[in-house]
Amino acid sequence: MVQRKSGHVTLLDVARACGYSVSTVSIVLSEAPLSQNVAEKTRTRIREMAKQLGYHPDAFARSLRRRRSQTIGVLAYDLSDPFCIPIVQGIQSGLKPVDYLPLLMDAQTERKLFDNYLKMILERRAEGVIVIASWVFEETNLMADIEKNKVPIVILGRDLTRRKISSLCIDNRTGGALAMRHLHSLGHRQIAFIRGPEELFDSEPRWAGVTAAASDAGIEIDPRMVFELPSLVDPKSGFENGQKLARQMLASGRSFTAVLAFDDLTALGVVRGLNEAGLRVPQDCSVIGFDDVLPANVATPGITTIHQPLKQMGLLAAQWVLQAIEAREEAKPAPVEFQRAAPELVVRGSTAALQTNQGKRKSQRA
Amino acid sequence: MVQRKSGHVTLLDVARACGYSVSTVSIVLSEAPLSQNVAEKTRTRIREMAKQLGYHPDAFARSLRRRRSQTIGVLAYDLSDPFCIPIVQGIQSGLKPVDYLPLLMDAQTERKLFDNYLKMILERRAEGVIVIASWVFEETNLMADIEKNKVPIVILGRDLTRRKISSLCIDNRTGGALAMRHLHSLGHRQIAFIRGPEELFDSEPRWAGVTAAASDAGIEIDPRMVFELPSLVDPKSGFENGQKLARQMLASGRSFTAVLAFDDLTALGVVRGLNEAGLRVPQDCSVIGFDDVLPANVATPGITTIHQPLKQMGLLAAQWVLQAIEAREEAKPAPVEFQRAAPELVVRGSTAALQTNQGKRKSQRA
DNA sequence: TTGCCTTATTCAAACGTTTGAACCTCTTGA
DNA sequence: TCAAGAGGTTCAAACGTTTGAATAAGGCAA
Repeated sequence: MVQRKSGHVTLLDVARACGYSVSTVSIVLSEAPLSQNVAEKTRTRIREMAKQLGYHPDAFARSLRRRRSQTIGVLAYDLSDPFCIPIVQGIQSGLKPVDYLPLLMDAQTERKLFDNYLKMILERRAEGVIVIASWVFEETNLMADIEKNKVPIVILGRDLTRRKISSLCIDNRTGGALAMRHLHSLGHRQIAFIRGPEELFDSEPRWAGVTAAASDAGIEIDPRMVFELPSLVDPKSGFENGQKLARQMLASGRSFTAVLAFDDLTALGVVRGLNEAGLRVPQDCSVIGFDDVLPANVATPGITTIHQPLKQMGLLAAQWVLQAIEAREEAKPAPVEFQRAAPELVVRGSTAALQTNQGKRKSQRA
Repeated sequence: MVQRKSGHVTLLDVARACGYSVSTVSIVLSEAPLSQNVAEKTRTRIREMAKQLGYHPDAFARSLRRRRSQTIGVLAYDLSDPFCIPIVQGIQSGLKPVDYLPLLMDAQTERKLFDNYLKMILERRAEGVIVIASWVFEETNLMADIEKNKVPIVILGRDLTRRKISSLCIDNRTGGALAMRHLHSLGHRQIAFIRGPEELFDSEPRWAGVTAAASDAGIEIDPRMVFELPSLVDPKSGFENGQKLARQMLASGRSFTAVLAFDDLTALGVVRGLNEAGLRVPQDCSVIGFDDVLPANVATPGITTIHQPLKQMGLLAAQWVLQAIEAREEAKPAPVEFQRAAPELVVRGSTAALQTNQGKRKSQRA
């Protein structure tokens, strides 16, 4: 075999090897319309030679010439958060049928990395961008560049419609209310709460849902039983903070029969914290989470939680972005989409009906 | 602003906008050595105009010309397995300092997707490939193409040195032995085992470690207490199978005081299965896992497990691949690397010393 | 004046594709 | 015999960069 300067086999190599021109080979291998006119014999000859040499078309050259990258940038705030994974899967499933490649990037909750990757997405000429935002997502001038270059974008986990950006997030209000109503229906009246961190988009509406449902049910929330997560840095810190806050709850000496946590990892932390103090979930205290991520499902008892249809949300985001690309193709204006996905209560083992002696026992221990 | 046919701003646009040639603009913006010769005034002028127009160099054109993609393909067998995430993070941290972009792909345990992505990695001219293999990884002719095109490759999770491919995996034998010895040191003698599925590379050496340590300790393994996972399709099935097998163990009527599970998710499934039958972990039965993934850490009790240094392994894989690229650059042969990473016992709450009445109580219940 | 060195900029070719247009060589119908 | 058409293949330009070589304008020594 000829020693190539670049390690890769090119069209020219194949052409020389079987005595045709580059054009013919290209036409055959890319299955262009013109390839009907190419003699059957030639076609098979070229194909065989290509396979034998291990030829693979150069995506760079092809994209450059075709002016299409067949790529969607997918920027996740933190892949180590189990929350992101089903979304990514959903996106993948939306992209596969149309043969778009997701360019998956993990910002690891670092603002600088986030910017960096956004730049790369632009440089790699992604035809669209999906951002899994949740936290760590402020306006950057990169975002302006994305718009300047007319790259369709969809934000997952935040409402940015006021910026005219298609967005998709969970209906936090309803979700919060669902969680609250579930505890209420089990008979719980003395409930401790852990709110999300202030800078997180989800925190406020979710809390609003909780308080609304509480007042509907005639429960008054003791502000001394409302705790707030400090700003999170990574998924595991949610667990640790839940654990710490559970200790604080117990140390406060006030009695409670249930804990409504901001998300699943916090809930898992609470369970741990309660257990360390000898309290069992759900017998001594019920705990409810939010998100329905894998660890909540495989822990024992399973964490009762508010399910987010993450896969479907990812799929929808992918469809929106594809649809926006198509619109741009036809020089039509792409609509700004928005949807609040419907949350669902998933009852598992971490919540149970209030026992008559439960409140007392708790205050004794504390 | 001019209406561009392609949505993207090019060097030519910038050049026209500030009255210089494409070359000058390129030299300035790419900070080529020649840019020292360019007048200070010109440079700032060009830079400002570029920023104002939102110019970003076209990675395709650049890579085509430079004959470098600055890209490493990272092919994971299944991103939804929490096992993969730390590895990916490690890879990322190894690639960031040298400004290589990881092209992250998720095969979702589908053989066809795997092949497809491998092809794409080739087409995108990744300068190297890292495969997170574990299961679902058979020789494909794509692999041959990768070698034909001289793309350096590193396999994580399998030993492929006989194929002359750099590989990196955990020392399963030692890990299995560690787990066994831990249970033994706690006084457990009646142990149930769950082996990994046959087609998984890790299964056999891990089991070998277990049996070796058992015979060293003078424990005889009751073959009727040895169960085997069916072939897994996704991480959650590990949990479900663990749960099922725990039921089988109990149904068998034989007594056991501890379960050594193949991995963490299986262990979590066992815990659930035992709990359903009214058995508490660790008081009535100890359970140990393997891998140390997130769910094992945040469950309560935390799962005692064998930690794999996944981050470091990812980092090392990245370094190997970079080093192989460098070697190829200098036309030197790249060495075939191999390493078995050292596992570590992490003791958490799911294992405890044998209680005197424990074995009896178990058999009473069953 | 010539020759040479700096400084500042541009030319033009190349990277590997794709594709509209052009080119051959037959065959066919008039 | 010629024109027209069909079948099979190739030309050459273009995509947006980078970069070695060339150019131009000035300064300066001989």
